Amino acid sequence: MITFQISQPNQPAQTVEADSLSGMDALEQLHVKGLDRVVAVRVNGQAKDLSAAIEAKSEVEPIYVESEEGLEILRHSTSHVMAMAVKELFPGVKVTIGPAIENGFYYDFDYERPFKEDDLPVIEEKMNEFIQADLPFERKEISTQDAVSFFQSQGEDYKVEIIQDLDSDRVSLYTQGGFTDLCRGPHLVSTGKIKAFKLTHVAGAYWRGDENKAMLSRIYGTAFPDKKSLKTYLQRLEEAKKRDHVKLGKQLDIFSTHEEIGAGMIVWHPRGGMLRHLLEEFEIREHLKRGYEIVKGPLILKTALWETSGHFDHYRENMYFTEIDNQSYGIKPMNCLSHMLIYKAGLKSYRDLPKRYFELGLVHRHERSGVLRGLLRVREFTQDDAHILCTPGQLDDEIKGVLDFIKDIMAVFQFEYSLEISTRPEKSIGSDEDWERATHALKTAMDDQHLHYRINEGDGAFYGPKIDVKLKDALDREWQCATVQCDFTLPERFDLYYIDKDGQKHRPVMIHRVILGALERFIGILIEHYAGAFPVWLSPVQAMILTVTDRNIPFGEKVLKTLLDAEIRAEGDFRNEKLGSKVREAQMQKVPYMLIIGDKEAEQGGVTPRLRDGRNLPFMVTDDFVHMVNEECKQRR
RNA sequence: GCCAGCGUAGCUCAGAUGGUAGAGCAACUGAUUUGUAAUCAGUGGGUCGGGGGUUCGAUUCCCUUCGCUGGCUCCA
Repeated sequence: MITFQISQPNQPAQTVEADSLSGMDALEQLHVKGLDRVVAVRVNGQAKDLSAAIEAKSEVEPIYVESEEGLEILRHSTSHVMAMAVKELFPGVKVTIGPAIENGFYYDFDYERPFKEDDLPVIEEKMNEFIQADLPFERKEISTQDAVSFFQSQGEDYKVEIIQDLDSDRVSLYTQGGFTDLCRGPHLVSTGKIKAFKLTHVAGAYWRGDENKAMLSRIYGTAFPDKKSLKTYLQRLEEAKKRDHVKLGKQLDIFSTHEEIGAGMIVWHPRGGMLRHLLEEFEIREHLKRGYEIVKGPLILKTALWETSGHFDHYRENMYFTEIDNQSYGIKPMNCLSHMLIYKAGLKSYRDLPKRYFELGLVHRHERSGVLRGLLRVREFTQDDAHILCTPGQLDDEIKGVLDFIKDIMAVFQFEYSLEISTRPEKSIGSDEDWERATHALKTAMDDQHLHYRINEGDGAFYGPKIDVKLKDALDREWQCATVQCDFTLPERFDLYYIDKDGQKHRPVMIHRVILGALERFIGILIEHYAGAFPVWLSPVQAMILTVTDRNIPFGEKVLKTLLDAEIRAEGDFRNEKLGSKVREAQMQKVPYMLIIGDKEAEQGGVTPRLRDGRNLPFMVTDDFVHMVNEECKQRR
């Protein structure tokens, strides 16, 4: 008999006499509520199986299935059940890894053929059998050696490889029914605890993400505490798909792509052209306010210059080249080169710095065909790019200035964003000290502003580390938009200098940065963010004038002229159609204001605006409407 | 690039175990003069993504090519 001292966090301990106590026993003894929703237990800070024996002095805490951690356990267990089903249905399949991920789980398999969507229902059915059988998940710890020979005997080469890469003497195995998997756990008590799951899609995935290694077949799925929340999730996914910018881009006549033109190249229709124009105009103003100067460089530059910069050695596979008069030229994938030459064009004094060169620069990058998608990843795009050349002493302030700039702009669009620092990649140039200095400068700037950020090892640009700002699309996938990159190398390679107070030449530091990033990508995210219903200041068409009958056309035209003269983006729908039909079309085009013009409005010399949400504003004279829209634009609403 | 799925009228989608295709909306024409998410009627419209092969015959089967979508280290 052992005397157990068990407690919940911040609660008095309770004494229990028993031979042994599992996590579940402890929770029961402590009268924890909702035990049927508990999937695991945190014992002295560590997540454990409910069946795990606890120590004599333990602080226990239930992990509920609906918590983030609980869902992870549920989904991870479901992935094991899926692996079990797949092994049973497809003899000879080898299992690899199957973690829980955000919103679900996956499991990667190596099989003689890739899995297809058609296989999913069959696998689901088999999984249901195992769930119905309510098989317990049993944990066993064995030596690494034994685990290796066990998985070798099973022909599970990938598991063997995983174990051999672990530097630990013992590993844990989980068995449910006849299926044993290497796993850290914890897991559900039994398969019967899985109440709602769905296999969603299949995909290819390289073993360990390395394209030189085997192509595996991945099955994605998700699981929820109950059928209702699974359904809600799937419905939300469907809703999100309606916001897809490719779909809305077509519906709202914003852009198109063409097989005849080529992959990753965007054609902007009038509405999209206006959207770009509005963003560009906005950006130019914001940059001028902050002391940037507008510059412009050519699209193609001699290959020799790309050799100087290091792009030819480190970025060549992403570049397009052409030949003119027997000379090789590279189409620019970045805008920095001409900015370097602009700097060099005149002698610079420390009094001139910082120089902030801004360019809405068109670049071309050869992205691999498989990664292209809508506006979010393309081969030709315009960056709101700038290069800041400053003294080393000005670096911190300049980085802070850029971070503030980003904050201000994101606030205009009401975007939430996450930050990442990417460090030195394998293929890179520059000295260790410079990389260290640059990384330190970026981190310090973020720390000073108390910004949270993740670290993305080895994902920096070849010339320097960077801060990446990521925005989410409708399906919660993250895309890099703004970025701030520190660069000590290019100023060196181009032999940039300024004359300091001491009369000597000194090397400036360079910051590469974009705020929106690529206009294409940003607009893609914007469309999804607003579900196509842009705020008034960004709407390609701000007001649609709808006449009730042909009698009202002359006045409608007068209103249209007034609005156009006042620089409001207005269009008239004077067709011989019923009002309801015109309203419907304007509504589907998500025009912020529909101006209804019937006999009443014509007589009184004004308009009755209808909003996108279906509400009507009271009748107002045209000038008041103009004033209202101008105010909204000024406030960027 | 690799794996899977997809590509039929301007758009959204049907369809045939191989016998050259349909609907709704849009467009056009006419009627209607209309008050807040679709007025009615009629007409035209497609080398079924491109190329090649099998076949008496292919949009349907096979190969190839182009394009689109999802995914390709959230690590037992």
